[in-house]
Amino acid sequence: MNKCEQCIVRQFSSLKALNKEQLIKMAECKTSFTIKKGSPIFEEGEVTNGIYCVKDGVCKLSKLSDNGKDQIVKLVKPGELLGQRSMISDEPANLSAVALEDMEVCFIPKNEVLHFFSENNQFSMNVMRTICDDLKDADDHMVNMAQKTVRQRLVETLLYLEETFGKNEDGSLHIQLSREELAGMIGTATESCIRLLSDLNKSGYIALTGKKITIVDKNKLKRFA
Amino acid sequence: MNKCEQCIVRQFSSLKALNKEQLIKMAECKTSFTIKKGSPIFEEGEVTNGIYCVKDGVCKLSKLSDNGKDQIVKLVKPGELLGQRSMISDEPANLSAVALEDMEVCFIPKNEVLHFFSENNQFSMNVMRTICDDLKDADDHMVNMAQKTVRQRLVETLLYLEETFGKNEDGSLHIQLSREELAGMIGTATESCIRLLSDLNKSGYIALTGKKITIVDKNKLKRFA
DNA sequence: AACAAAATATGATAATTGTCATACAATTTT
DNA sequence: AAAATTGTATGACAATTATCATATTTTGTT
Repeated sequence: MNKCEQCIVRQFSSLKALNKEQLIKMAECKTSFTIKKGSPIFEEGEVTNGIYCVKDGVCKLSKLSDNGKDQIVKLVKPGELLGQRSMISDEPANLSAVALEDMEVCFIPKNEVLHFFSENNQFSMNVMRTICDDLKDADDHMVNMAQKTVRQRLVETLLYLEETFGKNEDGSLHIQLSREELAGMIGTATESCIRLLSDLNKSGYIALTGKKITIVDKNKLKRFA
Repeated sequence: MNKCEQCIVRQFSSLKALNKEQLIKMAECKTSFTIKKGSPIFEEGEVTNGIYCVKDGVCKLSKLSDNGKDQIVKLVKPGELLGQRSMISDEPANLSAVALEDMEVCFIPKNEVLHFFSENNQFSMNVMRTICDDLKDADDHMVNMAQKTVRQRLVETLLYLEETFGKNEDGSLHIQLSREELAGMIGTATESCIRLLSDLNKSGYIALTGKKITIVDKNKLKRFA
């Protein structure tokens, strides 16, 4: 069993407020998982009974809409926690979490986390702030969904993906999303997404090589949106 | 100066966790306001330095989008608190709050609230849970914006308005929103909103008398959406 | 009461977006 | 390696939604 104390990822999450003693305690009760690309960590409606700390790999948080389409609400990076909201509200998960890459995550039981809450005020404030950030993002996201065109949302999503997950050596977006998933992020039909990518490609804003997407001119693309 | 201890509204908000001593302290430092229908409580980008407790009247929380349209993110009822997120994140307001009716609100300075946080764990857990609820609502709302048609969103909004704010004696929706505001809730152009209301009227799902909107058959309307 | 201003309503039209069909390419399975 | 499956791409078309123009009604003001 690895020690949480030495886990680099801890530095980037709310967990950085935990003291040595608490970290040792956490290391004792945590469970480590490996999750294959495409597999769920938990599903909408599931009772999770704890939180997950993402050590490696990216996952999507999504919700199935009545029309049968999966809307991606958020992408979660290493260092972030999963399932905080459900734990605090004491509710089943509102969103499904599915790995976009092979992942390493640690599960920390609810009891333990709530105990840390009560004895470490800084930790609860950190978690609170994270959730507040999520709320702001969700509100902004909502306004974009309601007020912007699919084209604008696609362009902004591409810029976000490059900004957040970086580029490969060849300049293409590092994160690998299927067209269906990209459509699920921007909230449109897969065909519409493909068509608009095609347009952006023909107009020279982006380059498509196989499944790889490369942003040719970031600033031009930004102005275009 | 009114005593917070006797304020009925307190029972419905996170503030119910405060003890007698804290309520007395709060009563000493709070400021009461009357806000006329249409006036702002605070605006997007403003530094608020505290939270507002809504004693009477309903307000809208909205955000101006790049296209010049105001998207309504949430309606806030008596008993709810305003500006919690900004206070915790220590950021300017992300949304504007504008009164939809004449309102009575109390302002409680940030210092005071943060002090209550540190000495009353139940209170901070209450606030945390409220924000978690907001986050869930925002996520769900976002999925609806991305995946549902304007018609579906309109119908669901009408049902929500009746459910949440009730009906007048004549059966019409109690809360008064202009067509522009209703359009701002569902995320569409005012004309589209008016047109769809017209359709629902002609089809007998709702009745329009002046500005008043009456849901004729709730269940039929629900099935229709 | 008369006027001005704002809100609501409707028509005409264009733009956007979704759906269905089908083709093609890539990947996986046998 | 061939077949089957899945993902990507494109065409044709329909449905939805936005925009602009213009009435009509309501509200507020003098």
